[in-house]
Amino acid sequence: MAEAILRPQRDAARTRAAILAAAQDAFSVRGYSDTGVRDITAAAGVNPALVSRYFGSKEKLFEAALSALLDAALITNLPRETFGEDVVAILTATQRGQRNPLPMMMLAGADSTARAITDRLLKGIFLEPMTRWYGPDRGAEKAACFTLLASGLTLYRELYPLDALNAGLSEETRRWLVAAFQSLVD
Amino acid sequence: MAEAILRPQRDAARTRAAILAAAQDAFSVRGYSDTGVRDITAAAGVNPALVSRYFGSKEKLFEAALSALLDAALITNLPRETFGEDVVAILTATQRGQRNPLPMMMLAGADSTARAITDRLLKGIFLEPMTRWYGPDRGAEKAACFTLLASGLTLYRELYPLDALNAGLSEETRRWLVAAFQSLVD
DNA sequence: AGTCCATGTAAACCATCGTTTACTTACTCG
DNA sequence: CGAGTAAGTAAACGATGGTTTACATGGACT
Repeated sequence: MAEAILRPQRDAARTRAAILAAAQDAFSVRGYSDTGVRDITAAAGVNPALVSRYFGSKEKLFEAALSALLDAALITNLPRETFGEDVVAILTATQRGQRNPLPMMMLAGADSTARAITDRLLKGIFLEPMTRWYGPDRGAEKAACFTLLASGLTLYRELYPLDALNAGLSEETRRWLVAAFQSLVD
Repeated sequence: MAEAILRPQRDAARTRAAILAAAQDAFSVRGYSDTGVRDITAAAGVNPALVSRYFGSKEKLFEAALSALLDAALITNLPRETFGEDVVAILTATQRGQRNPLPMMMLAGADSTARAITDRLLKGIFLEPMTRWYGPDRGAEKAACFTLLASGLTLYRELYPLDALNAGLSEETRRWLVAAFQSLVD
């Protein structure tokens, strides 16, 4: 059958990756507590029990899915002169529901266990690198403001989509965003 | 007993109000899907079945709790000259976990039904008044940017508390926030 | 070829949660 | 005082969901 060709016989690594990818998709769109293990495994075409086998639990799967995405989302070494432009370009380039770690973190806000995981990763990714840039005090402030802006923007692009921040993003609004980000590093 | 004095015998209105208040507290702190009906009614000191009786369902209770808080949170008629200062003062004055509608909306993001309710209320409260101020096009943009900022700030004061936005809010950071808000209405 | 372990599956388990039902209790009004 | 109704309660129902258990199967190595 075609299925046997698509996912050849038995391959633990491939199966694990399929579950992880399906989890990233689902968590990014529907959130942590709104997606069941059965949803993920159905999308991956595998058995629900394999989540326990390969990741231990749904929590651990979430942590693995989120941290894998965050590793590819670092933006701390952009040039200062065009920081605002670059960040806005990156954040407005992402399409809805495409394995985006930011909405994934926000969609996890309602579940206390997922929130704890997100909390830890958030501080490790955003806070720590910016602290290295600006020193402990001002770095924490810069990181907080940056995270505030980026999260807010993503929130209303992905979660409660406002047209004014998606298809209807005007040049005036875009410049306001750029200026807000740029004023952080000036 | 003292209990009988605190909540005298049988009073439908008082019981309903106690449930609503407990729901606002719980939803603001732990989110929609993470707080059970039994949690709310236990905090209110009543029977879980009364949620169905007085509000119909958990969803309806959430909607009632959220809209009651939003009614008291309108900030659309602040003077333009001090808009930034006023908004920042309001947003940084709220204490954590004190029946704040903004974190309540964000914590509802993970649940699809609560998100639908929040989505509707959000657009009614923020979008519609700002549209009246600035006209349909620029009003939508202003509202989106305002909501983005306010939500982001609240997010990292309430949900993933960053010290730099709470106790450690420096004058420099505060001025950055004021400028960001003020530049919206200039 | 035959054995053995990793891989995958089916089904049940168990806890949680929103909600409903049947029942009890207190207050009110005639 | 006594019936009737509103208020409140206890317990169970039905569904969902994460996880576990027992079992089947494919592939590698001797």
